[in-house]
Amino acid sequence: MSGALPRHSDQAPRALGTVRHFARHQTIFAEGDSALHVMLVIHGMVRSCRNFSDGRRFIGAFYASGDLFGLERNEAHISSAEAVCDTTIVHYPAPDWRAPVQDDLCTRIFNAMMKSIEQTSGHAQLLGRLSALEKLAAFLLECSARSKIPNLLTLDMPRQDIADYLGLTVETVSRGLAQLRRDGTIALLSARQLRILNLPALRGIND
Amino acid sequence: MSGALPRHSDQAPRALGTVRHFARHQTIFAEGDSALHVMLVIHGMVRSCRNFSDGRRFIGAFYASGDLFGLERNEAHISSAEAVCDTTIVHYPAPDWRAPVQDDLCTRIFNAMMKSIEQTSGHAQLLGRLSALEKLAAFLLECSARSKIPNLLTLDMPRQDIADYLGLTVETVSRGLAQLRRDGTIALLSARQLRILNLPALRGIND
DNA sequence: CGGGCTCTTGAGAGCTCTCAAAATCGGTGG
DNA sequence: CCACCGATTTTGAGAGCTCTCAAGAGCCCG
Repeated sequence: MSGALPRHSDQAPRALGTVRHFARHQTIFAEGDSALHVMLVIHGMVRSCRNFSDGRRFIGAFYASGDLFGLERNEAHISSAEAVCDTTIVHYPAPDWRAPVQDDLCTRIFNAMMKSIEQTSGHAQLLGRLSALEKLAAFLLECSARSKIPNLLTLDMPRQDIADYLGLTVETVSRGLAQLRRDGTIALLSARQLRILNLPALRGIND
Repeated sequence: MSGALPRHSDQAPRALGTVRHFARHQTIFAEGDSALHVMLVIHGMVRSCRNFSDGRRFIGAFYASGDLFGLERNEAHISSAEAVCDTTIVHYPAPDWRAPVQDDLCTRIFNAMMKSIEQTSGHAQLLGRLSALEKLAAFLLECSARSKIPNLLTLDMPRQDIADYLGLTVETVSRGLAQLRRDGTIALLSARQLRILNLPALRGIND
């Protein structure tokens, strides 16, 4: 771990970092930018957001004075950060996640937590911005990624669980699967087993 | 940090932990249970969920073979975990977050990440299970918690940002605020400033 | 005073939910 | 092996909520 954070950020948050100002609407970092810094809001407000190709936008969080943001597991930022109003932040060099000792306990748990943040954040985007059919497609692709046989899925959970995971009702889940079947995108071997017939089409549902 | 995780969990994940079996539908831990262990799924599937008083349920994640779960910032689990089907897990003693050195870099970042997980997870629940008015009420309470003057809110962001944060449209946000105003729950001093007139009522919208 | 942006309000369409019932599946006992 | 039972899943019809489209009102700034 090569980076450093101040030891007493409440008392002297600016001591070891660089102070920066951003005007209203200014971009602090964009999706894909390398994640070299961890940032602390001193004054103002920051929004963390993702823009989709179809014009939809998703805001994952607002950060106000005292909030830390910009931590990433990988080298690139997964979402952009923009100043909502005139904002002052301090940024510190980001810790290096590819730590010297690969099996270090710290690193191991860090990775589990980072993965959890990414997954939860992705789940929130799904819940906030997708239609029922889009949610279902995303869910099937998620299952597919876990499955050993790529195009053959076994759903361990009942429809009610899928519904509660996607923020839908059982009936809507069922209707969605029926529609995908009618479209020839999937084939239902049984209620809990299905085959993906047209992977590009399934992917295409969410662009 | 008093806990330990195996150094080579892929090769011998059971070495330093305790193996446990759970039958279908069995509860692994419930909301509020003390978070004493970190768990790794060996075989089967686990769902992490919250049950609401009105019968609604929210599933935050499914964990399959190889997934780690049960990490918590505080002493109590924030959601319950249940076996979707017959499942085998290994559990390890949880790291002690109230680490010996309070200002340890590791601990400092852990806390920021844990907070982020909790917030994102709460956001996902909001997006997945609440109606427009409930989302808006939750958002105002969130802002209120940040505000210095408890009942007087200044919204730094435009309606579009609120909409993109809550998974709604600008119009629905506007209509929601209008409804709260009609109900006498809030008063709009200007578009960006409002006063909470009836805090219990605002809280009551989400039980 | 004018122009652009933000916010509000209205009307209608569309999507998802609710309620209800039929169909299918899985397990159990005869 | 078959019949039965409960749980799960599917399907249908209608209601309700949120979105879309459109227009008007309010506000800031030049």
